[in-house]
Amino acid sequence: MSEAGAWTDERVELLKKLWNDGLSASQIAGELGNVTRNAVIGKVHRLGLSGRAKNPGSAAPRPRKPATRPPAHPMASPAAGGGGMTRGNTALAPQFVPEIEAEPEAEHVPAPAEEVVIPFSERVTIMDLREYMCRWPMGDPTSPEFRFCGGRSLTGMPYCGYHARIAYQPATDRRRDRKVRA
DNA sequence: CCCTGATTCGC
DNA sequence: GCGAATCAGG
Repeated sequence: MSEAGAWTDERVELLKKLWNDGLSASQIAGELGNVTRNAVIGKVHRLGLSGRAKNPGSAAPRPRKPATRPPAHPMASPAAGGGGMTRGNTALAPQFVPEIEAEPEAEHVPAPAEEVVIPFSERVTIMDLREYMCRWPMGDPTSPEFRFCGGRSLTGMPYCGYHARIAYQPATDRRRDRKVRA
């Protein structure tokens, strides 16, 4: 079977299309799935269609950037408080990217052993609220102690992953049959 | 605070 | 060739 993560013609084609469409590397990576934005960018560069936001006019001053790359990474830093997701400029591995043309098919995962802990400590007021912060109304809006979740809201989502799921409660579970694409 | 692309190096 | 790691900017 085709190895996930292998750049096949289809994937490269989609990559070029999305890139030409103006999609972001992370978006393309998420759409492709099993690939990080670095991989997408790397392939984009390799293909030679990079340099979209480049200025050919001026001689690109490329001073050798001594990218210090320590051979060994101690990586002794535990999960930094906040979010456990490694989303950012670092390597993100979206193993599952449900590209549903609607609400995410969130099943009723009981998760008995899974403790869904929300960083309530991150509760913030409208003053500390940021665009990338989860806006989840807590308490009464008439109360002076009215605060927001303040969690890390996903891109294009006003709520964090946890609250987003709640806000996006599937009206009807459409997990009927499994359509098998020919 | 987060996300963007660009670059370099190890595998 | 691919991907991760890193840099620099927005």
